[in-house]
Amino acid sequence: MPVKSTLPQVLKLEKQVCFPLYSAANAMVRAYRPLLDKLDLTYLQYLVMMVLWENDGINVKELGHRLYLDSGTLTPMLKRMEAKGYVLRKRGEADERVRELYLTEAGKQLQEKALSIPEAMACKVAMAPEEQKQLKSLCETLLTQIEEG
Amino acid sequence: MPVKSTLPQVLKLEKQVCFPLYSAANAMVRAYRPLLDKLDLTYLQYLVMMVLWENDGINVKELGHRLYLDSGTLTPMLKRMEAKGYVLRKRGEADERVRELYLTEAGKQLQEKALSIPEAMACKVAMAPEEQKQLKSLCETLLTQIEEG
DNA sequence: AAAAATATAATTGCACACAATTTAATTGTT
DNA sequence: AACAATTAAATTGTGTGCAATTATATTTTT
Repeated sequence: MPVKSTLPQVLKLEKQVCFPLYSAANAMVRAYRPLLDKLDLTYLQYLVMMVLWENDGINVKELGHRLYLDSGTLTPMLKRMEAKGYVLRKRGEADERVRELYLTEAGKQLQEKALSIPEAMACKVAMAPEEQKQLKSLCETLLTQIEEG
Repeated sequence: MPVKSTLPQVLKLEKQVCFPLYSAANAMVRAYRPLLDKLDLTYLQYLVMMVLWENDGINVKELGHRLYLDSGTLTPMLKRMEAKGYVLRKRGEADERVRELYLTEAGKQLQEKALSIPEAMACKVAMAPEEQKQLKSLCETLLTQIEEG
């Protein structure tokens, strides 16, 4: 009796973890956009600002290490942030290879405006705090495993 | 006594759910790359193939609906897939606006080679099946909430 | 000290994502 | 039938991500 060839389960979208991860990450960045537009920041730039607010003067290598990104992504983006007047890109005095990143006054002042962002996002994501913690933890586990393995 | 101004907790990277989600998704796509290179596919194209293996002849709108992507992303990518010889892009006969997507023989045959991909990824991600289910479920919840809210 | 090795960014080239707009076809409305 | 409204893709323009390469500075080795 003829058998309709079926797609193996492992190749079905709805069976995979990766697809929801990918879609949720896209949706998350999309949701940030209208909020961050008011600060003239992209989501990536918002991440950079958060790092700099805590570690002003950090260099590109350290920044890349924290964000899991390389200079191919960071350099052009940092130039755009410099053009916006949020960041200064200085050469290291001791070592001319390194590029140090400093907040401008405008960059520092942006922090206050940014305070509204997390709560505005919280409104869009009505997930229970417990679930948020789980999601965070599982993503961190996955990230670690991929980075190491 | 002078107080060192501290970054509010909500603006700290390590407090946020979104950053691990974003980083894990990036890392996941990165991990797929060397595997998918052998099939001459990107991760997005791999997603499209999975949809088509199950639903040959689907149109761009339906595809976009399944993948949460729009024609701005899909159209150029589908042209690349057509150029590779995996997909045919036909106009709908009844409605000339819609673009229907058909697998070529090469596209259909790629399925067999793709069978090794999920298990190769499984080796990179040594997460317990239980955790994978949780992660999947939480991402789906988040996605739904963002899409609706 | 000169040469080789290493380290840090920058550059190049390609493929997404996505908002906004445009084009073309279809449907509905007078 | 003519016109307006709607729909489906395509197009345009910007900003990532990232592999691979290059440029430059520093460190190590000879």
